[in-house]
Order: sequence, then C-alpha cells, then structure tokens
Amino acid sequence: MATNRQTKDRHQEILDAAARVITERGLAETRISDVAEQAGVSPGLILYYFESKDRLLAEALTFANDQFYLRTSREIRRLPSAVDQLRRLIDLSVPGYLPEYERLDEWALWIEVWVRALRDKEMAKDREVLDERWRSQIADIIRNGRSSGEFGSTEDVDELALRLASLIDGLAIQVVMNDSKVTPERMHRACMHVAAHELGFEFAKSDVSP
Amino acid sequence: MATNRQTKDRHQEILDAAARVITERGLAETRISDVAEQAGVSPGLILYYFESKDRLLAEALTFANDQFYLRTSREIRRLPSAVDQLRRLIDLSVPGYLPEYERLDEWALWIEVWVRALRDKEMAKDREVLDERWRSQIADIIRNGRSSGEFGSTEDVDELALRLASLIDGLAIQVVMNDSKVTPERMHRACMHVAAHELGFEFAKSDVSP
Amino acid sequence: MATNRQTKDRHQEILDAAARVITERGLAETRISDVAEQAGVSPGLILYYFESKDRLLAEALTFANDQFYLRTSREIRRLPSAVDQLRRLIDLSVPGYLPEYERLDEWALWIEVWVRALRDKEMAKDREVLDERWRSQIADIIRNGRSSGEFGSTEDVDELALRLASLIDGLAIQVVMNDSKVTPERMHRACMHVAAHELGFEFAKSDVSP
Amino acid sequence: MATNRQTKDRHQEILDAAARVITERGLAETRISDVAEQAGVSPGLILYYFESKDRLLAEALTFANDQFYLRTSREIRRLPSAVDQLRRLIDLSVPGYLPEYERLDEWALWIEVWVRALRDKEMAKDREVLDERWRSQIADIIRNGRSSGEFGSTEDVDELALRLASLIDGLAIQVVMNDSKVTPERMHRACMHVAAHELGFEFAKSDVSP
DNA sequence: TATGAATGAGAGTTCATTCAT
DNA sequence: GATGAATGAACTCTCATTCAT
Repeated sequence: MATNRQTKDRHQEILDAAARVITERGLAETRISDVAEQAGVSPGLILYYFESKDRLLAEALTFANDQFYLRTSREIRRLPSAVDQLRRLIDLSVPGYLPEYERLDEWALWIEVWVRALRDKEMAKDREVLDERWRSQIADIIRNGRSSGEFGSTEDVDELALRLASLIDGLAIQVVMNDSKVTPERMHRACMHVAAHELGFEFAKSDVSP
Repeated sequence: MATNRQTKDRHQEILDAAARVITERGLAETRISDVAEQAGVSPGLILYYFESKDRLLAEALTFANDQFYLRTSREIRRLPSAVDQLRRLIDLSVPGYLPEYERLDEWALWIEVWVRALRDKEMAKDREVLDERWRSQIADIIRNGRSSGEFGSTEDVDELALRLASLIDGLAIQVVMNDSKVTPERMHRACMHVAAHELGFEFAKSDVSP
Repeated sequence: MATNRQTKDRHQEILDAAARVITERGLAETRISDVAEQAGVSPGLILYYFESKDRLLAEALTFANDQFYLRTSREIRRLPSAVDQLRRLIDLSVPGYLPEYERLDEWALWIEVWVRALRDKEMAKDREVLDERWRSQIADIIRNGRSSGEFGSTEDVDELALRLASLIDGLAIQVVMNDSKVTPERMHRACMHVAAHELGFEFAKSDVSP
Repeated sequence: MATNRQTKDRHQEILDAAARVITERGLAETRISDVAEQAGVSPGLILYYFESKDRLLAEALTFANDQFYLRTSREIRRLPSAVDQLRRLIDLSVPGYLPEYERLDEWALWIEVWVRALRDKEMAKDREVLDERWRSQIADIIRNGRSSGEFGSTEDVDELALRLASLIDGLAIQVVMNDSKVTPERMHRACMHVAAHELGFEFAKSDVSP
C-alpha cells in the first residue's frame, strides 16, 4: 500500500534524524524539537509516529546500531578468506582508522546504548541481542578459518570470540574519547596482535608492526 | 581549622551523595533535589558549594572513580607477589565476582564518565588521566613480576597492559549490563586466561578452569 | 491569513496585559505569571511568543508609549487651530487633569522607561525616538501657529519645543507622584503660562487663572 | 560613645556602598551581597544594621540625594550675588556640564527614587520633602535677587521656582539618557535662556549664546 | 559585632505532550 | 497526515533572611 509505504518512510526518516541528533548532541541533550528540525517536520508529528520521546530514542539507538551491523556484515561476507574477513572486521572496528569509515559516530551511539541499558530493561535486552550477534559473527569467521585451514585449531571458539570482541570494545572506548595515548593505529596493532597470536597465523608484516 | 574542616566535609558529603544518586538514577536523571535529599540538606546548599549542577556531577564522577582507584591500589600494594597482585586486580575488576566488592556501582559510574567525556573536554581529560593511571598500575605489576622472575619476559609491557586493561573494560561492560551469556565467572576466566598466556605462567588450576 | 492574524492578536494581547501589569505592580515586580494571568493564558505561552521576560517587558513599554502617542496625535490633528491644538496637547499631558484621560498610567510607564533606559542601550534608543517624535509634534504645532498668524514669531522653534516638552516632563513627574504642592491644576497653569508668554498670545482668561 | 560612633560609621559606610551599587547596577539589580562586597563586609552584617533589603535601599536613596543637596547648597550659599548663585545652581544641575561635578550618578539615583515613589508611600513622602527643599532653594535665590535689585520684580516667586525646577528635571532626564539631540550644552543654554527672560536680567554674553 | 553556612520560597525557562484545525 | 498553539509539570538557580558560632 502506498500509504503504508510512505508511513514506513517517515518512520525511517525520523529514526535517521533522531540518530543523527543523538550523535551530535548526546542522548541526554536530544529534544523532540531537535529531531523534528533535523527531519524537517513539526514536533507534533514526531509524537504522531512514536508514542513518546523515550520510545523514539530507544528505537533510534537500536535502529542505528542495527544499520551499522548490517552494513559491516554485508561487506565482510563478500570477502573470500577468513583472514581477510577478520582483518576487515578489525579495520572497520577501529574508530578513525579507515578514512572512508570513520565509525566515530557509531561508537558514540553504542556507548549511549550502554548507559541507557543500565536502567532500561528493554534496551538491555536489545543490547544483548546486538552484542551476541556481533560475537557470533566473529565466531563464524573463526570457524570458517579453521575449516579452511587458515587458522590453527583453537580450544574454544566462543571464548576466543568473546575475548576479541571485548578487546575491541575496550580499546574503542579510549580511541573514541580521543585518548592521546591510544591512537587508532595503536588500537589496530593491538587487535591484530591478539588475532594473530590467538589464531596462530601470520598477517602480512606490514599489518603487525607499524 | 574547624571551619575549613567542616567545609571540606560538606564538600565530600555532597560528592558522596551525588555519586550515590548518579549510581541509582543515572546521570541524566539526577536532579539537584535528589542529591540534596540524599545528603540531608536543602537544595540551595548544593549550589552554595558547587557553582552549578553540571560542575557538581562532573566532580562527583571523577571523585567516585578516584576513590575506587585509591581503594584498589591500596589493597594491591599490600600483596607480596606480582602474581597475587595481578590476580587480585582481576578479582576486583570483575563486577559481581567478589561478594564483598560488588563493584557494579563503580562500573556504572565509569560508563557515565564515558558518555559525558564524549562532549565535555574537561571530563575527557579527567578520564584520560584516570585511565592512564590504571594502565600504569597494571604495567607496574607486570614489571615487578618480570624482575622477580614470576613472569616470563614480555616484549612490550605497555602494550600488554593496554590489552589487559581494555579487555577488562570490554568484558565488564557486558557483565555490568547483566548479559546472560557473559557472567562474572566467564569474564574472570577470560581475563585469567589472557594473563596466564601472555605472561607465561601457571595460575593454580582452580583459577583457570571453573 | 487567519493564522497570522491570530498570532498577531496574541502578541498584542500579551503586550497589553504586560503593560497593564507593569502599570499596576511596577516593572521590577512584574512576573511572567502575572502577565499570563492578566492575559488569561498559561505562563508557558508567554515565552512561546517572547524570547524572554526581559524582551517582553521592553516591548511592552515601548508598545504602550507608542499607543499613547498615536492616540494623542490622532486627537490633536483633528483640531482646526494651532492654539486649540496646543491647548489640547497640554490638557492631555497633565496627569489627572481631564477626568476622561487620566494619563497617570502612561506617565508611570514612561518613568519606568527612563530607569530601564539608564542601562539598556536598546531601550535608550527607543526612548530617544519616542521623545524626539513628541518634541516634533510640539514643534509642528508651533510652526503651524506661526504660519497662520496665531503665534508671534519665535526665535527658534526647536528650542522652544524642547523647553515646553521638558517643562511638561518635569512637572508631570511631581503630579504623578501625588505631590501635595504640585496639583494637576497648578501644572496646567504653569504650562499655559509658559506657552502664552513664549508664543505671545492670549489664552482665554479662564485658562490662565484658576 | 565609641560604640555609637562606630555604629554610625558603619551605617554610613553601608549606605554609601549601597548608593554606589545602585548607581552602578540599578535599584532592581542591586543585591544585598553586592552591597556587602562593596562595603567589604559580610551579607549578614548588612541585615544586622538594616531590617531588610527594602529599608536599606530606601534609606540609601534618600541618603544619597540628601548628600547631594547638602553639597550643592553649601557651595551656593558661599556665593555673593543672586545672579552668581543661580548661574552656579544651573551649572551644577546640568549633568555632565562641569567636568568636576559630573552629576550623572546623582540624576540616575534621582530617577530611581521616582520609580520607587510610584508605589512606596514612604519614599513618595521623602521625595516630596527633598523636592520641596530644592524648589525653596531656588525660590530663596530669586527672592534674594529681587531684594538686591539684581532681578526684576516677578509676579509669583514660587511659581517661577516651580517652572525652573521642573524645566531642569525634564531636561536632565534627556541629558542623562545620553540623548544625542539634547546635549549638556543645549540644556544649559535652555535653562539660562529661561532664567534670563523670566527674571529680566542679562547674563554675560558668553553664557547665553554658545 | 561579625561571619558565613543553611534554608526556603520563588522565579524564569524548558520541553514533552495534547489537541483543535 | 501535519501543524503549531497551548498547557503544565519540572527543574535549575537566585537571593533575602536566619542563626549558630
């Protein structure tokens, strides 16, 4: 239906606008009128589509993070080897590493998710689902690499995936905060180091050492 | 001086109260009147001691995190061997692992710091200082263990410290969010695993496997 | 346009209400909620139409004084002779002289303008414009009377207009303050005296002496 | 008594401080803490000497205007001829005319008195007394000049004094507001013109024309 | 006298939400 | 669907005033 179609578009448009505003101003400083302005509609309309500001922001956060996951996932699946996939995943995960994929915004939103999830059960659940999916993606890459012989045999894939994912999270926080000691390059090196050692393979020299 | 003393106490009392309220309600939901109530004083007094709500909350966050660091640091320095120190540091870092040191609150505050630091230069700087100090503590333990022969020789102490600290951060997020798949025990195991492997030593069997 | 029309009305309504409240309570004691009550709307709406309390009050003051000028001006222009015009202008200027034009309120507002203009550049400028316009009106009457032969030739019209306008201001202050020695009648007499002497003509006996 | 003496000093000091603050910030913007700071004491002490902020400000206003009157009066009485006295009175009355007696501050305070007197009976009464005294001073000068033959005979001294005093008030307002069309010189000329014409004498040429 | 910590009563302002059009 | 006027509930911050010391 045309109407339905249009409605869906408006939903998306508003979510997009909200995500952009949250990125710019932070969750706590985001007002409905900001989102309305960003979306080019009136504040009243926002609440016509979303039952409350709270619901809107929650949806916007998961929506944005979902978008990121999908984009990343699509890119990675295209690559032929597990080594390339893992390398790409790390490249994409380091905020500010690839000029064409800054990822600073996504990480900022991701941290906002954490804060909200501390007190919002719904958001906590969404976060868990997103995180789980992310770890699974890493685990899948590892399993593929093991099948293909690219990686050595590893005791427990899920444990390794957890360690890798968590390392990325922990490092990204610092990078995204502009920590002068933890640059994107240093984060990248650290991730590559762990990947190489834990999976028993050699990345190209250029990747591992500066 | 009595006056000075009292004034200092009030400052601390209010900061304490603020930290408690932030923990409970979250930074965004913390009102001056909440802090006043928690501290058992009038809202007006809060602004007699702190120039604005914003300044108060910022100070409360760094104050609380500072407190945590000092407590942890004091405990660790008391231990004789580097192995014990590292183990204790990990024990204390895992939220909900030690019943007597829940640490859930501290981690929640720490995440609030991150969000604020995204847009508040001052807070970003404070965060960097606190983080650096934390990494240094880990690095120092590693250096001590290497000198004493407890740990094998490691290529780059600072890199290792960064990896360990970041892993802890990344895992703690999930634990503190009550992720059903990432329990305190699993986080503990993951940290111990990395510590053991990267430092080339054996923890007691009971530590490594559940 | 209906919307535009309505919006304009609300603006005026609020300015009117504000002027009334300022008259009643004084500028310093006027609260937004008073204006809202007087206008029969919610306090929030006041700030929907005016960016701040300060802007509202400033606009209300100039608005009210503008209104007064327009009303007076319209009345005077209707009169055929310069003598009548000048007499009418004086009649209208003496607070409490004509029962049907008390003018006490307008003078009170005018004094509030002075105080504000002491520190508010914008208001100072507005005041100057209003005052200049007022003096011009007097000067125009004098010029007309000179052309028509009603008044004798006077050296400098603008100087005379300044003296007359200032005399009126200075006397009105005392009358509006309810000075027991400076009654409306006495002020009226004083103004007529000066007008007659400076312009070299005779008012009807009844005007000059009580 | 020493105590009494000191108390009196403190009273004066505080009144002085208050007058200075009112001049600087305006009556409405004057806070007790401002006065305290200006006087170099604690805010508490202000209310130890004055029963309320309102009383303090009212007293400060009349005090300051009283001071001005006394200073002017003393100066004038010293002069030998009525002509000189009147000229001096005018000189002193024009704000910004004499570099050594700016008088801008006093006029500003005087306008604040008017606003307050609109609603404060007490202040209205004080104002009337001060004003009356001022007009009497002018009337006395005129009477002296008439006795000495300096001035021609004038019908009604009090009426003339009222007209002169009011003219001065009305002009001073504009000068003190920095009206670009009403400069101190122009005000001075206007006052001298009226004085000369109404009293039938010739000032030195230099006084009357620019 | 003098201080300054402490209170409490507002006041302005913001903003989510509603609803008539 | 869409607007934007209107409301009302907070919330921060200010400041006169009190009072123990």
